[in-house]
Amino acid sequence: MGRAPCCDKANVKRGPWSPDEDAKLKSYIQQHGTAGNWIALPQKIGLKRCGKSCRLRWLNYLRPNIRHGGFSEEEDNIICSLYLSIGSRWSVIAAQLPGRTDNDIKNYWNTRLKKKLLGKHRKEQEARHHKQKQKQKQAEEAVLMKHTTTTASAYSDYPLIRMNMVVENTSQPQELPYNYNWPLMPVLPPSFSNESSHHHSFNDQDSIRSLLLKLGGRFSHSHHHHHHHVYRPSLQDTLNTTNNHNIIVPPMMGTDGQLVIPQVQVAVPPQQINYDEEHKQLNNTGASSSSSSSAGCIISNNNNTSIIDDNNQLEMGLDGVEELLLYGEEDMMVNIEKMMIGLGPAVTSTSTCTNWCDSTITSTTTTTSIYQHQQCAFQDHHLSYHDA
DNA sequence: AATGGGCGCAACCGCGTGCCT
DNA sequence: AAGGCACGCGGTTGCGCCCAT
Repeated sequence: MGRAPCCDKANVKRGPWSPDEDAKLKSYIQQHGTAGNWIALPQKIGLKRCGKSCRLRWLNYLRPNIRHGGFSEEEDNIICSLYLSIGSRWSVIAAQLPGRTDNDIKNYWNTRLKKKLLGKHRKEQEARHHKQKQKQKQAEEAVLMKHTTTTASAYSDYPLIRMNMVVENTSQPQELPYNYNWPLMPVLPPSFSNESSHHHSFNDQDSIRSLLLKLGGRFSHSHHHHHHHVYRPSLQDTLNTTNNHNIIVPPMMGTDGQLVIPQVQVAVPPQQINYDEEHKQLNNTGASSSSSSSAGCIISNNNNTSIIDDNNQLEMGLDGVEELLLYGEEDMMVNIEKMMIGLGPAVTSTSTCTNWCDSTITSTTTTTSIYQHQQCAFQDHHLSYHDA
């Protein structure tokens, strides 16, 4: 059975508020307050509105000192930082921006800031791609030279997988000679999270968060307020997991009323966190402490990203891999053609992937997905950012 | 000038939570 | 302790404006 409606929907007005309704509501609340009962309020005033609607109208538009639009760069940075830190908890974020409402911030984020961020990063990405292409070209030339005298077995010190490929735009599997020199790909370690199976798609929010992580949670690099940040997965991430290893670093209010994120560089003894306690902390601080889930953490600065596991045993650079993290699947096209240079016919294939973890052995039709898609669920790990 | 698609934003919906009885 | 109710919140919807064609 569903929940009983909060009001008689047939007899309440919906849609945009008229100036008259605004005036009535504003006048009444300024004189009498809400008396802690929004549901009864519209009847007292003679408004044919749902109490929730009145509340929303007051909170978002009629109450004093509300500002709309004209978000400053600093506000952008705060929103970005907090979004990365605590996720889409707009009310908490709004609490740090005087005069802003959660609804406004949410709309601003969804319609502008997110796009602004992606557009900005895409430009940087293109420049980086250009650079990388040049590097790659040089490397390919070197490999080509080497390949004439070296067989695949010479690379046996590395974990390798063999790829099957098909000729692009053909409908029949391509039979290639048994002794064909298949290109070889290094295999990255398997996913660092035992929960990676829960994250089958690399969604937009993940991508945005990864991007923010890279940018240090800031939209603008001209932000000078915080020099050391610790970013945590969202509370939701935390609640979705049972294997919690904590970083508890609640942002605090500074003497000037600004949000201050404590300087903590590394964590973390494993310990459980109690949700109720966390929730209390959140309410007290106006932001969230949090814990991470699973097996490792990402240490990142502007130039480098590393993963460290719980025992600090594994440490690996992510240079070059970060791209896969920063974009949705559509941007993760790995053009195998590059690796086929010098290896016979014009064999190409493309695949989306976030982890070089497995290979399919059979060639099928047209372009084949060569690698099983398995993403590294980095968002489930400690996300620690050190602003160098 | 007409039109259609995209975008921004105000408002709604429904769920989780806490309080009260 | 349990159920009902209201509040608060995040996600979603839908309308109106703007701009390109």
